[in-house]
Amino acid sequence: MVCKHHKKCEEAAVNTAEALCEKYGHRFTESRRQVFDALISSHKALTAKELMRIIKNKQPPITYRALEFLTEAGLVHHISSINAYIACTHAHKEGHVSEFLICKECHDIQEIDFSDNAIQINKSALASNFKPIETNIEVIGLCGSCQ
Amino acid sequence: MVCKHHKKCEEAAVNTAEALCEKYGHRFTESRRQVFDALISSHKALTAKELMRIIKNKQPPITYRALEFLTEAGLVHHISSINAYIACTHAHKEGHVSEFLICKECHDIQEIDFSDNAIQINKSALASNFKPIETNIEVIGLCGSCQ
DNA sequence: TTTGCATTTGTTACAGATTAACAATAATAT
DNA sequence: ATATTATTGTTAATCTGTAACAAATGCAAA
Repeated sequence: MVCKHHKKCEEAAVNTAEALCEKYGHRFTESRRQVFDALISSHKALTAKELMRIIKNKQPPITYRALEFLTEAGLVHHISSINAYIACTHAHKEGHVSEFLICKECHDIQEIDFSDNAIQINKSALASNFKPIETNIEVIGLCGSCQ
Repeated sequence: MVCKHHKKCEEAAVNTAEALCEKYGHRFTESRRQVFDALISSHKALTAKELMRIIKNKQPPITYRALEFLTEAGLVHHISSINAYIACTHAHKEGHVSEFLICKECHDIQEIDFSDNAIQINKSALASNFKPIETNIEVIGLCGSCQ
């Protein structure tokens, strides 16, 4: 879990990311690091546009490539309901399922580990002879402060 | 439940849609019907672009307006992971939660009623002091035929 | 019936989001 | 060194969605 406002946690996340990349023979390059840093330190979901403004970049393809890379590596999640990206705040484990609580008002996002409950979802899927690869649970609503 | 390849089921769905519209003082107009028909009879999720090609329309605003209308009426779901639209194959009831199984290969989509199991999701949300309004469950994977 | 109001459509043009394509560069292994 | 793969830089295209406003339609009250 990345703690808010704690530089050390951000560094730890970056280290994890680096290790993960190396393991699969990929590089945690400058542009990828920039995007990841921006997401980690913002503590919220950012659109591609916001990201480009933060990292002062420039041409869309670079940002989208980095996002694709980070997403596939499981370091970043794409919140499709609001078309934004957020750094994964859980150690990435196989078959990990997250539930995202997206506040309609302030756009703050909480990520909850739903892995233990995901059985229900997969069971429904398997009953339909469907093999799940990635599961997205996105709940739109109101956070504590905005109710 | 709309049965595949059965004209009667399609008609029934249209009737339901008409009734629902009338109930709220809205009109099931030609362009709305065209979009709904296209979705109902395709038996899969279509992007706005595909829809426009099918209904030979023309100007985007008309299609997007119809989609917005149908979505708000609960007759159509927006599958945000793949940015496509699909006719709802369950009678729309209050607090209804659907689980979508989206095949990575053929883009075929199954809609499963998840309402009874949604409690877990809401419980997690409420434990975080979050008030859920709308829940999207989208599972990407491989359907029976594509495995 | 006709006047007024709300809803829906038609149309043009624009803005925003994402990707294709390809050349150039950098890292790695043989 | 050289072949190979991964990554970047760059331009431009395509895809997606909306703003704005005029015209038409349906409906209800006077």
